[in-house]
Amino acid sequence: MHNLLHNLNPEQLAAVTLPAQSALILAGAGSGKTRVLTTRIAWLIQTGQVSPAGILAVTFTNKAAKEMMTRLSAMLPINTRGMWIGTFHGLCNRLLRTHYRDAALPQTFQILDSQDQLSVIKRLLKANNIDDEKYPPKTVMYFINNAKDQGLRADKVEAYDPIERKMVELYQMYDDQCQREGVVDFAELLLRTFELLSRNQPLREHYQQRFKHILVDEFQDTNDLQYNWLKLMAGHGQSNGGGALFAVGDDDQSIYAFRGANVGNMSAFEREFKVQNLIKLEQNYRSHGHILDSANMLIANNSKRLGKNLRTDAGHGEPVRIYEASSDLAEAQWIIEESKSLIAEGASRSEIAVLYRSNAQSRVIEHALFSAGIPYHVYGGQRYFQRAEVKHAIAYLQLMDNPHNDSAFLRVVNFPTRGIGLRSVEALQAAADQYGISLYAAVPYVAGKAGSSLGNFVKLVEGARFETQQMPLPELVRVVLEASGLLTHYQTEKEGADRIENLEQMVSAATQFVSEEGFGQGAPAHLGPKSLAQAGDAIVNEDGIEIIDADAALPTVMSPLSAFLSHASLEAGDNQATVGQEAVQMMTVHSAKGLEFNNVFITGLEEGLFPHESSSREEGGVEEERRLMYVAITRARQRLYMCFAQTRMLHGQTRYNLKSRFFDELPEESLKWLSPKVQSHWSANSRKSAWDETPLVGSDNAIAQKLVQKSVSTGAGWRIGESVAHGKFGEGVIVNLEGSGSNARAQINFGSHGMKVLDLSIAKLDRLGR
DNA sequence: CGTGCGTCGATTTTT
DNA sequence: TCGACGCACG
Repeated sequence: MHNLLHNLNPEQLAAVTLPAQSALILAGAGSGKTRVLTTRIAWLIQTGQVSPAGILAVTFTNKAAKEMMTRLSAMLPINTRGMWIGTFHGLCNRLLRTHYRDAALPQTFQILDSQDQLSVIKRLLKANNIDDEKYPPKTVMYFINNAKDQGLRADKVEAYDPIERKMVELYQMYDDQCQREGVVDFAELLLRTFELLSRNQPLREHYQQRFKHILVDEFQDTNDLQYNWLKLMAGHGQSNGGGALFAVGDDDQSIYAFRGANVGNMSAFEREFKVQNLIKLEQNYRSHGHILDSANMLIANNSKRLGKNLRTDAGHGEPVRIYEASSDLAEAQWIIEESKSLIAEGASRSEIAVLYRSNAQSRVIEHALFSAGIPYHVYGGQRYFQRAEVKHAIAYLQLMDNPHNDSAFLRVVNFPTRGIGLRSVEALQAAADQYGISLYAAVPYVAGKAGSSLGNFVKLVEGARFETQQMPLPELVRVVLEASGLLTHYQTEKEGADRIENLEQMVSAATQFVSEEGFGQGAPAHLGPKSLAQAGDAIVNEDGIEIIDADAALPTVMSPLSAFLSHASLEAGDNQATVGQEAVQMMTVHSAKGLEFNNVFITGLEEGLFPHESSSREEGGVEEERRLMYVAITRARQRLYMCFAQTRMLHGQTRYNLKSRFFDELPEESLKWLSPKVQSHWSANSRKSAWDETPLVGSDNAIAQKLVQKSVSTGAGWRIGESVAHGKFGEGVIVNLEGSGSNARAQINFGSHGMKVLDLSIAKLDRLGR
């Protein structure tokens, strides 16, 4: 046990060894948060305070859950089975599978990913002749998910206008449709579990008593439903008490409000649980001083913080280097030059990260890296299980497991083509609507030639199911790839080689899944009829209560095939296996959260881009952007670079941006402004002294001076891209010039004051710089 | 039934 | 600018 607590600092130690009460751990970036979480679990078990089965640890991503598992296995000699460590969605899936009957779901319910969900909605709109201009599928989807994330069913959503009323109606229709098909979307997994436990007292109490300790990672990212889910699990407000909720999070790293996360949950938790144990982890083990000072000073500009300041024992380190480029191309070129010298100094390419606010920015940088022959890896590409060919194969498997999944049916009914055209499908849809049944079930009601081709398709699926009944999962997958005609189809396609490779990878994915998830290598992928009949819900009623806990029941209620399909929906897999290569890492700031690198570039630091222009329209938007910047800065261990460009091509138009306001919020003494290679637009603020400290390199300086003087002496010669100052609107950049003489007008971007068109003969403008 | 062209839109993302 | 998607044609 001493080993366990050996290298913890006093705050970490205090957090790890807290009593079994609700606790809030404010864990700054790089403060050893995961270590605290895992060590606490290990400590609780090792000191005999709880058995592994009494632990419930919740994360947002599979990656985080896996990481916790791995670290725990290394710490504890005992088996980690019995502990429930997983994502909200994964844990809900487990509960719903076990208690499917109580949850009013079919045993083989399937999980829709966002793509599937959107297609269900599109289908729904079409089937009901709803104008998708007035009700765009994406908007409807957002409306539905938003309601579910707040824990609201259609009958509880308040509608204030006809559009909203229709949305609510669509929400209800959507839920009905999903119920008919036996499918649930991501939000539904949570809401359904929440409702199940709310309404079923014995079941609820069973799990409340079981989970003595509930630990949550990234608590600042919880939405309302997730928080209520946790409250329910922890038995909040119940006299017989439930588990102790140990919440770990960082309000300064809350960057997911746009998807429903509510930082307010942190203070709500503190208040509602009467949290006595609030511990701040402020010792940072990641970054050098200048980097940390920058992060601290920047984030201090936010109001409504719980309050936290990172400190380090490491020295100041290198200053933060800042570069102003003339264009997005020049910015990319500079990144390449700096990367090259880092690599020359011995830096590993995978320890260089290029971060950007939005994906569109990656193009130019990728291009430059490519031209320079530097290997790179872009995060956030398409995931394995999202690829079209893989989704097709999955759809066949889904139909074998639950033929009423209409999305799966439509995806492959005519793929590869087998003469089932639009008219056949329309006829089928009509029959299905008429009887209120699934497409699959409606096949017998379609007559004629269409009916017979459809009949053959059904036979194909039934045949595959029958044939594979006794097979282990990987073998089943192989048979389905063949029987579906997918392999043959891609063999004839000229660019099908990659796709075939992806399809064949599915067999190994199945093999790996079967061995990792303990479904037994030899077990048939389907359950025999007997085990299906026996498999059951927890038997729960008021008096003779017998609970079948999920641990015991799961293998009997879920076949390897069902489990594999859940896995495919819940874990979309990595994007491309280029991991082995030593490559520069490129990603959005959002996806960099949780990662760290020796060298980090934060790019495109311009008003409108970062902070993003749409953030100024949202309440608290700029503060969220600032937190995003905080996340970006705190990714760096040793060297941090920031850059921005005077001109940038965006959506086919050249934009002239002011440099980001965030530069004004950084400590000057930690920064090193690098010499501009071209005429500067003299950064529209009081950064002059910093320029002076870093004298311009001889010749560049002279050229820059001349250029500026020239533009001044031209008098009327205002220039697009030039920075100006206005008495009322402050600093801005000239974006466009029109007219001439006394009619001359300039369109000027004044950043937070917006875009203005000013008459140059009237407006009083000063050139900035000199 | 597959291809080709025109329109439209365009932060951020996990499950 | 560029890509995804929907519709018209061969």
